[in-house]
Amino acid sequence: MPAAARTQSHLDRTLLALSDPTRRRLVERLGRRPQRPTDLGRGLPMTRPAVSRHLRVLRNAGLVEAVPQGREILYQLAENARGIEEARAYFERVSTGWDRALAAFKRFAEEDAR
Amino acid sequence: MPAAARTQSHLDRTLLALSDPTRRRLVERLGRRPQRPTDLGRGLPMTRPAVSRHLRVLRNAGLVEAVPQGREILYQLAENARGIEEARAYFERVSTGWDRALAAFKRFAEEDAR
DNA sequence: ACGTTGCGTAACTGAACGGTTACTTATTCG
DNA sequence: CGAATAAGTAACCGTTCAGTTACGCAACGT
Repeated sequence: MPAAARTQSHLDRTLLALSDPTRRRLVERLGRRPQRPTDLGRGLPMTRPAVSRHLRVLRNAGLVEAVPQGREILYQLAENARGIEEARAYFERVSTGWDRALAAFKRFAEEDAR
Repeated sequence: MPAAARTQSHLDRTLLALSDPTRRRLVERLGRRPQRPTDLGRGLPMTRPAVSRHLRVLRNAGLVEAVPQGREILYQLAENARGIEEARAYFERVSTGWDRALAAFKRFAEEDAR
């Protein structure tokens, strides 16, 4: 069977979007103030269309929103960025679980070697 | 110029690795106990080589490690999973910064409309 | 009205991804 | 020794990704 229709969860899209340093940088810039695509791309080693598509990825992940202002478009951090909260919760859970799990295995291994 | 040699940061690799639900699931299973690739793949809708490559991605991200045991290989959560801690810190920072930024913009907008 | 500006999209390209089947290698066990 | 088992790798295929250049279009400014 040649590849099924991929449905992505909120978390999938968020992590994928932010796995790219360029997009993390865009988010960081938007954290300082809402900005136009042209300004956002300034200094980045790529053309404007490339920036435009990075912004689309962030939009599709629900992380940023575009506010048309006449002929310009202001991008800003999304009001309800659920993905961020989900990701934060996920890593919080994993991080705490990690050490507990490792400790448990180690205890088990020692017991085993005893 | 035909594409430079891409160097990925620790955070890049971690987020990319965990943006895939299958790999998150593998990590979750390893959180319960160390397991062999064959066991890890049980119930997943893919063949064993596919699982093998998912594990390689997780290994390259420094999230899991392989412990050869005779003819088998035990996979387990990595002892020093820096990526997890980095990701946790990142989302912690972003999450707190998010609301502050939004509030600041809103304040600014109101002031502007006044 | 018309040139300019800001932005997105289309079409193309090369690389990476995620899956498959077929194979190779190493270890265990009758 | 030789069959069976566990795991990784190789080669292949279709899709997605990240970049480019070229284009289209709406809104401003003179």
